[in-house]
Amino acid sequence: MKKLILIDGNSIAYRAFFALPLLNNDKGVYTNAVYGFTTMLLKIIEEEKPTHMLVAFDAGKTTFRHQTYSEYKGGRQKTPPELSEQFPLVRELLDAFNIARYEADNYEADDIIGTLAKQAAGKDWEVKIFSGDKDLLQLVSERITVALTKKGITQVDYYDQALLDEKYGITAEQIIDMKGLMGDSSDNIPGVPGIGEKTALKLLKEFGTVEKVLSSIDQISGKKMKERLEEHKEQALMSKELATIYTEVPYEKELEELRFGDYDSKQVVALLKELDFSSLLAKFDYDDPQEEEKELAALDYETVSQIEERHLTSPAALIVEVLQENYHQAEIEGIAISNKEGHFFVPTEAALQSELFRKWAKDATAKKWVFDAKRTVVVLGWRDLLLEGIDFDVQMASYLLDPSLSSHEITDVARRKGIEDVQEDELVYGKGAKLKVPEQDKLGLHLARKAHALYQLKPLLEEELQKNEQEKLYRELEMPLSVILGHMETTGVKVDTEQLKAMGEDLEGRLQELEQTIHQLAGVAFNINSPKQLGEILFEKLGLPPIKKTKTGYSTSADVLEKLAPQHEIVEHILHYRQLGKLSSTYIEGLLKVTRKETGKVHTRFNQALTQTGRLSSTDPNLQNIPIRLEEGRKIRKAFVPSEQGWKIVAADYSQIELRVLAHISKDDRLIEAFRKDMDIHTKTAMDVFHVEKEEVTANMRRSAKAVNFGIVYGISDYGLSQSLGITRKEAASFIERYFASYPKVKEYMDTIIEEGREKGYVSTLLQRRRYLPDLTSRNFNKRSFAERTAMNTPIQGTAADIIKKAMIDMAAALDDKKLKTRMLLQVHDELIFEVPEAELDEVMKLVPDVMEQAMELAVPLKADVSFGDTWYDAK
DNA sequence: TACGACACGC
DNA sequence: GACGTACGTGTCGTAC
Repeated sequence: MKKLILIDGNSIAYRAFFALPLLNNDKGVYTNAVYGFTTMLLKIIEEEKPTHMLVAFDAGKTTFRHQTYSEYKGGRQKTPPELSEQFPLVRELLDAFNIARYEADNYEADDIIGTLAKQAAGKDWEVKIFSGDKDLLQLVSERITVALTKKGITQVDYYDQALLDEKYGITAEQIIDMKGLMGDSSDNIPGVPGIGEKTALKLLKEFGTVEKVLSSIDQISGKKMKERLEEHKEQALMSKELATIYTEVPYEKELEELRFGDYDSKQVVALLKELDFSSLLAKFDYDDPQEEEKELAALDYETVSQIEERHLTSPAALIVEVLQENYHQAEIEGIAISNKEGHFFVPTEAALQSELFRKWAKDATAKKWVFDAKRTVVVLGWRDLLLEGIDFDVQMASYLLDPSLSSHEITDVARRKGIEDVQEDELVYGKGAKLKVPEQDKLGLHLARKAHALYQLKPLLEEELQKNEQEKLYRELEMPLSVILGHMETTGVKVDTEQLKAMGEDLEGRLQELEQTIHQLAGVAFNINSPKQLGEILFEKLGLPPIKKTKTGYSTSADVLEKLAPQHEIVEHILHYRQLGKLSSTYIEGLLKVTRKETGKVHTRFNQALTQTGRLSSTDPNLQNIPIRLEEGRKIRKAFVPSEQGWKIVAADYSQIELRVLAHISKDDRLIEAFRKDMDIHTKTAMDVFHVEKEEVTANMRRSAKAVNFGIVYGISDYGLSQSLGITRKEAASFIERYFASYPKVKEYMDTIIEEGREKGYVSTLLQRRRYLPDLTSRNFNKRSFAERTAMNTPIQGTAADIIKKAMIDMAAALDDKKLKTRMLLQVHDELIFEVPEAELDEVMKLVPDVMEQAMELAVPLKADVSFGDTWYDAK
């Protein structure tokens, strides 16, 4: 059956505008009404699956109703300009969806809707009307439902005849009579003064219509009421007329032309992106077949079988295509170069076996522009091809310009710069199990397009970096670091797999015992790893009190279990089972899975363009979260060993780097003094916060002080602090207050940085790394608070990240300078790990902390502790 | 295949 | 006064 959806455009846009905070996109255009409208539209499309659709708008200021009553809609607030400017966007949106829209001089949206609804219902179509205006209820019939917004924008009540009867006890036709009696202040329809909804309904239930009410005035009880009705007879009749929707609006086209569904989703996607509606984009079905078919502009490119000088100019954009996410020892699918001479696709072997190409690659003066320098260097490195002269990395630039962007993929970076003619990798290669390389001309074209995009993007991004004063951060920190990280990854870390296996077997045995004990105590066998089953056992079978709930059921997290431990013996065994299970699956089996058989090494990948703060992350395996806190887990570190006989592992970590950074940025005298004297900072904080002498600081006071310091560094809230200390939120808040009282300039810094962030839209680190925080002006308390904590925290954590990155560059240079064989292996946020030949041990043990401490000059000294051992475990 | 719960590090 | 609270990655179970 055909289903027509009619939307009251003005009404929904108004609703959305007032229901949502005044959002704007990155171009400063207000978008809250369009956003709400779009949300509603997507919901309607998804839930109603309409075959036909139309959105009606009010046209001009005057309509035929003004002839009846010149004061019609008088006294209305002017439409706020922030809303009016959004109407063209709403129209654009509808055009992108190819949804019919209509407005007619002299008529209101209601009249258009009424007209079309009647026509469609007459043809037995199903009709649904969406609006916020109760007037439309008069249209309700067997075929016509009216969806009225109630709360927010997407919550609606669907009025059919039954609901109308239930809510008002009158029929659809009587809605106009009701308006005639009670009026409508929003449309300035007078009605009868003194009669409101209650009285109007009572009268109508008794007499049926306005006319009948008026002709039966003498039967009405109440002197006042009689008088009023008598006096405002005319006005009541006129009001009824005004409220009556006119259903004969001239509409030339056929209903059939309102057909919905034939739209170009590319256009919709483009518009949603332009509006910054990324959350809606996710909901919108991308895999629309029409999208994939879209033809890109043609690109002239050459497939090269023999490399010549003209292909290898400087500068040139270079694509080395690898499909595997993990690029270590990965296949190269093809190579593309774009330069002033043109665009070239070079089959992998044709390039790698070319002497000319190899020479060009290692020529540091031949400038290469790439996408993901580290990936490119490492991939070629595994093929014994040295790549030097990397002059620009588009991915890195995009990341530095705005780390919050969800994608720094070449296609997305290009699109943001208005370059549309690059295909998504996923469209070319497919994904998951269906991933495959297309025939050569398709591949060649795709890679040539990417290279071409790179070539165009470089100057655009470079200019932006300069504008942001991030050129130095980019050229002197991140770019040199990416090459160093590439070397570290390629070097890899040796793993003692025998040791791991032995630990694994031991763990397996103990896990089995624990499992038995737990099943016995539960009285039934179940999967301990399943939070669902575990919850049922603990909270239903054993009757323990559920402390916390999750979306899906009872929470069984460690902090909950710890509280339950005294009540039942089983709980401690479960905690122990979890602990060992984690070690076994993640750290033993997980690590063994990614250890290369031939070399016994793991090659992690550091993601240098991901975190919002400037830290690195590590994957496959993640070597930044190897256990240390509990002895049991810490033993895993015994499996990380030097890759050569007689070498040692050296580990050096910064002591309190974030708090030192805080002392530097805030210039707080007490904090600076504490670090200059190299005091135990948590004890010092306890002394200051609790106003006691050093000797009087109890273990508990120090623990609290440590948690507060932790909170300052990680930007947690009073709630977070209360959780970590097991105290109330009030107490936590008062702790924080006392901290600020002790370190007034820290407080000052916190206030200033929020203010600065609000004004500029972003906060920065010492080396000009940026983080944009639009939510600092959010009206949503949560969002705003979170943004404020982020504003306070990011410059601290980010500057610490800047410092260790700088230390890594200096360290690599020092090792090179001194011709040392020592290799830098890992970075764990405030820590660097090396493998060192015995003969270099003494020198390196001094060099590493020296270099780390000199990496940057702050108002307080930096301090690094260093240690060595036969394994990572022993380097403590 | 996608997502939530959980747990590890800084 | 409510809101739902550091950032990452990996594993498992469970739903689709």
